Amino acid sequence: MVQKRELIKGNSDSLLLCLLAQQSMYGYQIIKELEKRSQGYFQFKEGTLYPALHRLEKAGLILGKWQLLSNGRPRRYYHLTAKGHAKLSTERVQWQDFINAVNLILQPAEI
Amino acid sequence: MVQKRELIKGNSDSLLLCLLAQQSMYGYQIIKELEKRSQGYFQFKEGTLYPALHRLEKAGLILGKWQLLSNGRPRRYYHLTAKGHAKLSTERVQWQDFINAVNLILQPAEI
DNA sequence: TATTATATATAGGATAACAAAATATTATTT
DNA sequence: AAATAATATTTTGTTATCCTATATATAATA
Repeated sequence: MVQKRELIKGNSDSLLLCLLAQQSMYGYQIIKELEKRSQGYFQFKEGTLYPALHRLEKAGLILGKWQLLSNGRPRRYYHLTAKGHAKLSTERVQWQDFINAVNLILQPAEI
Repeated sequence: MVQKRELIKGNSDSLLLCLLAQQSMYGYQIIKELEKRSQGYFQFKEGTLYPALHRLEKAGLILGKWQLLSNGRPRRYYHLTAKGHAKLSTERVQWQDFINAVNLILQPAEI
């Protein structure tokens, strides 16, 4: 699978919202889940993920809550807000529209 | 059609290479063609297109040649180089891989 | 005459991705 | 016991690229 980093730009927020819509997760878990579910394609860096989470939280799309593990170690679990759910619906449509538009260029319809 | 500007990031070069692979074009024509072929979705701004063309030319992927119209007005026509053709092939594969990876997240397989 | 369409170029600002390092705890290996 | 790897979050600095806006200039149209 050939990777191209630039393609992720503008899509990472949608991916995060989608993951958190299915299940509350913490940062490190998100990185591992994205890698696993995409069969190794997505390998989010810390410098990408954590600022993105803070951005989404600031925008009110997700909400993070510290939770203490039994060993005393803290984790920050994020879950989607109602606003986040609404945003995700919009982004799914936008993603499909975008793919359609790109495909019109990359694979022009032949007669 | 709902637009989301960030999605274009990292994809504009592929679109340009693809267009020029089919036909040599000049900047203004490219803007109009992208809009037409994508049914209005892509509306490249000058500040996006011309720097992109210069970037691609500097990278040896396209080559521009000034042509004087009968009215004395100059236009810069770009065509794809051999290196550009090779790059386009790679980018087509990368684009498909990327879509597949995103879809694995956005539309997880149900049993 | 004024506006719109055609045609290219570039400066400046914003966003977001990456690399890398800092910090700290737990688990595993040597 | 010591070293390393894995877990977990944060932040700083760099880079790329997309947009806004402006500048310039000619041709066509109202």
